[in-house]
Amino acid sequence: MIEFEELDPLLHSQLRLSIISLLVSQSESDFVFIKEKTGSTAGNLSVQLNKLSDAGYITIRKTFKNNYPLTTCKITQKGLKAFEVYVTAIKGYINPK
Amino acid sequence: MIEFEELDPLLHSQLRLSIISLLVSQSESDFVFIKEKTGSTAGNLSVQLNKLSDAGYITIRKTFKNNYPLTTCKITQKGLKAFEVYVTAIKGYINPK
DNA sequence: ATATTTGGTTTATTCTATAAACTACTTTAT
DNA sequence: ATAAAGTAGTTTATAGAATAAACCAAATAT
Repeated sequence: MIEFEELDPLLHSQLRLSIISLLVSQSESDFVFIKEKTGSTAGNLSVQLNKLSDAGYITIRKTFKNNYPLTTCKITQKGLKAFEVYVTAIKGYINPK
Repeated sequence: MIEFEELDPLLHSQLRLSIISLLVSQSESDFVFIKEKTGSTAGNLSVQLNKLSDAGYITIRKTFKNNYPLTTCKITQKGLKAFEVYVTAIKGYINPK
């Protein structure tokens, strides 16, 4: 039998995992904040945020602040659950029996 | 400042991480055993084993057993170290502050 | 006015992962 | 002895993901 649980491909990506990890503790964060904390480029971040949004793992709200566009991201219940499942799964890889 | 450490791309792959995780506890394992435990296809396994070998994370020995080819894999010191570094890094993602 | 900066998105390219096809040989059945 | 099926892999072709580069729209600074 197979020893290793599937790792949700949506979360098993350095950038997307960073984003979700951030949103787990920060709950609501804006584009620029996430960009700085993750060290990603804006282009890549834009793409990956939309993937997480398409999957229903986060919600994206677009507003304006001081005349500038402001993109705010928030983790959903689904995203939180998926993160928990991922964490449980990867522990099976990094704590070998 | 950036919050997340780089995840070694060689180890941040479901199959390659499974392989290394296996070899950490099993030390020496043959192709078929790894194939079964990881649930991978032979083709994919062949490719990923060579990548790990090229990186010096494992050694691959080719012999014969009962007339059949036998491919045996073993983790190196370098591979072990890389795994430890990876484990430390990913913990920064899955245990959010 | 025009150059630069902010806050992004879209597009094009490179890199990865995977399956499918293939190689080489062995065993078993006829 | 030959054909069919099985073992143990490798190579190749393709689909998907990650990334950088180019672009857009508006705001601010010179």
